[in-house]
This record gives sequence, structure tokens and C-alpha cells, in this order.
Amino acid sequence: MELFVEHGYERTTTADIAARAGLSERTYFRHFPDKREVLFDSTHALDTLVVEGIAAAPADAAPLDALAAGLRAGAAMLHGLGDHARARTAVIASQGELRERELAKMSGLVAASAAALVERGVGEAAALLSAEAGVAAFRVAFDRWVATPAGPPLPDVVDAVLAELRQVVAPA
Amino acid sequence: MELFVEHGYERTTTADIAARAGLSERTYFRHFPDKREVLFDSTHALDTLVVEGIAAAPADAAPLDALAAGLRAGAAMLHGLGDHARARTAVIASQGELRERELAKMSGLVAASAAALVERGVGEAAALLSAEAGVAAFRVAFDRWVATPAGPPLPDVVDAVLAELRQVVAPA
DNA sequence: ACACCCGATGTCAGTCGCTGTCATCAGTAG
DNA sequence: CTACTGATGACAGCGACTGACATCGGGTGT
Repeated sequence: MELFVEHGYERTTTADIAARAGLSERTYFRHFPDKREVLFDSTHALDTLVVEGIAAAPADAAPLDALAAGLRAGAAMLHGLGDHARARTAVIASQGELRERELAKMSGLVAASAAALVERGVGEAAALLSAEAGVAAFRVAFDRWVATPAGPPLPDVVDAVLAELRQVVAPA
Repeated sequence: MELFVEHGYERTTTADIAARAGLSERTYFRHFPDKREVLFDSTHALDTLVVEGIAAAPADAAPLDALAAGLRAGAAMLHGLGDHARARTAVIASQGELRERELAKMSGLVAASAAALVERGVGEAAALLSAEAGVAAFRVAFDRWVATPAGPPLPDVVDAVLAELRQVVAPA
């Protein structure tokens, strides 16, 4: 992060990263599959928080409500990271390949959430659709939270955006 | 596509692609920004079809209904491509970087759709959420269509998945 | 007809991400 | 003390991508 913020992502080589960590470049690639992945080490923690939150939801909760509980749990952690999360987001936003990787990670979150919903007895199709829509709302909420440093805490924003989602997609 | 199907994406070099087209490798990179992009040349056509479909929807249609009209138009084109679309999807599914690029293109479709909805007078937030949810449904429908070559036409699958989406996200 | 220009292409050299291979060097078990 | 194992370093090499310069062909103006 120090190197990326100071010199920019593209102008930082993997050799630079390894040197800063006191390792050889080859060793870097033994810990991370590619240059991008250093920035996405924490996403696994988000996934597990959301999945556990879904599993812990009341058994009679609707799919999207269970998912909302999981997303709130993840949002609480991200909110705790505060400015660090914002700095990381700025770096990612600066580079196309990083944005693509971020989308891939979100896609992974969708898959994990859908699997957690299926575990609760939700049908495959409903689980996948809920997860896609819910995670999309989560992403919208996160962007909104990043843009307003003095705004409400992330979990609240997530709740608000999920409510908007329900309004917009309401059946006729 | 010939090279990718025959030897696989990773084992095909950009020099191979250029040679097959009768050009130098350098010239390839003057037409495409990177190796992946050859496979995503047609996505621009999809975007414009969807956007035009949204603009052409009745003025009093709800956001998600207007989007549905656009997505149906795009689906009709993809359905017409038939096996070619399926082969392309198989290549993309075989490689991580290609899957990431595909997600990025879908993200572009979301942005274009949201902009088209805003053009209709829909609020920014509602437009973005509708677009995210609708395109997610489109993707689910496409995957289902790819998996069932003898199944119903893609536009019908899109309609069916959108109906499922409305059910699942229904407000309490 | 001739000089001119410009956009597309070829060529070459170089950087950087990433990988296979082999040697080295702990620390640990026996 | 030795043998084994896991992590690391060192090195060579491939392939994606870029910058710089030369070339070529087709249209324009005179």
C-alpha cells in the first residue's frame, strides 16, 4: 500500500514490492499468485463474515433478509477499517486490471452467499438471484459510503440501499 | 476463435493470432489493447441494443420494465448467434483472466443501462439498482440458456428469470 | 505527372509479469 | 550426527505489451 500510494500501482514493480518486504521477487510469487492479489488478501475474511451471518439468521427469515444480515456483518467490519478501506478503494479505482479483479472477488462473494442460502434450504435459482441482487446493493452502498466520509456508518447505508432495491424491483 | 478452440487460449500467443490474420504482432496491438479483447469485440453491439431498447420503451413503463425491454432486444441478438455464442462462452469459462474481463464488460453494460434509465427521468439511485439487478438476471438467464441447447429461446429465459427476480426481492 | 502528406504497417529493442529449475539453508526427527 | 523437509534465493527464460523509427501506399494539390 505504501508503495502504491506513493508511486502509483503501475509504476511499482513486483521486484519493488518484494524488496520492501525484504524478500526476493521469486518468493513474492510463492505467496501470491500475481501482482494484483496483494491488494485482495482480506476479501476472504469478508466472505466468511457474510456466510456466517447468513447461517446465523433466524430459520424463518426470507432469503434476502438472511442475506441482509450477512451483509450487515461484513459491512460492520469494513466500516471498522475506515480510512484504510477508502485508500485501498482509491488504488483499485485507479487501474483497470484492479477493477476487474475486484469484480471477480465480488462474484466470489455472490457464489459464497448463494451457497450459504442453499444451505438454508433456499432453491438454487432463488438463492443465486437473491445473492446477485443483494451483493449488487452491497456494492452500491459501499461506493456511496466511500464517497461520503462524514456520512452514516456502512451497515446503515447497506440497509437503506437494500430497502431501495426492494422498492425498485417490486413486482407489479 | 479457431486458434483458441484448437489449442486453447493460454497456449495461443499473440504472435500466433497476428500471424493467422496475416499481420505483425505489433499491428495486433494497434487494433486491440490486449490479448483478451479479441474475444470481446461484439460486446459493444450488445450494449447499444440494450440501450436503444430501453430508450424505445413506453414512456410510462417502470424502470425495470424498460430495462427488460432492452435486455430482450440484446437477448434476441445473442440467441441468433446460437452455437457461436456457446463456443465463445466455453473459451471464456476456461480461463480466469477472461472471466474477469467478462465481468468487466457486464459492469459496462450496467453502467450503460443505468445511464439510459436516467435519460428516461429515473433517479440515479433507482437506475443503478435496477440496472445491477436486471443485468444480474440477464447473466443468470444467459448461463441457463447456454447450459440447455435444446431449451427455450434466450429472450423467453430472460423474461422468466426477471419474473423470478421480482418474486425473490419482493418487499415484505 | 510530380511532389507531398498521412495513416497504416513492419521492425527492433526493451520492460515487466510470471514460471521452471536447481542450489542453499534453516530447523527437526531419528 | 545425519537425513529429511520446507522455505528461500539465484538464474534463465517465455510471453504480453510499449516506444521509437523506418517504410509503404494511396490520396491531394499544383
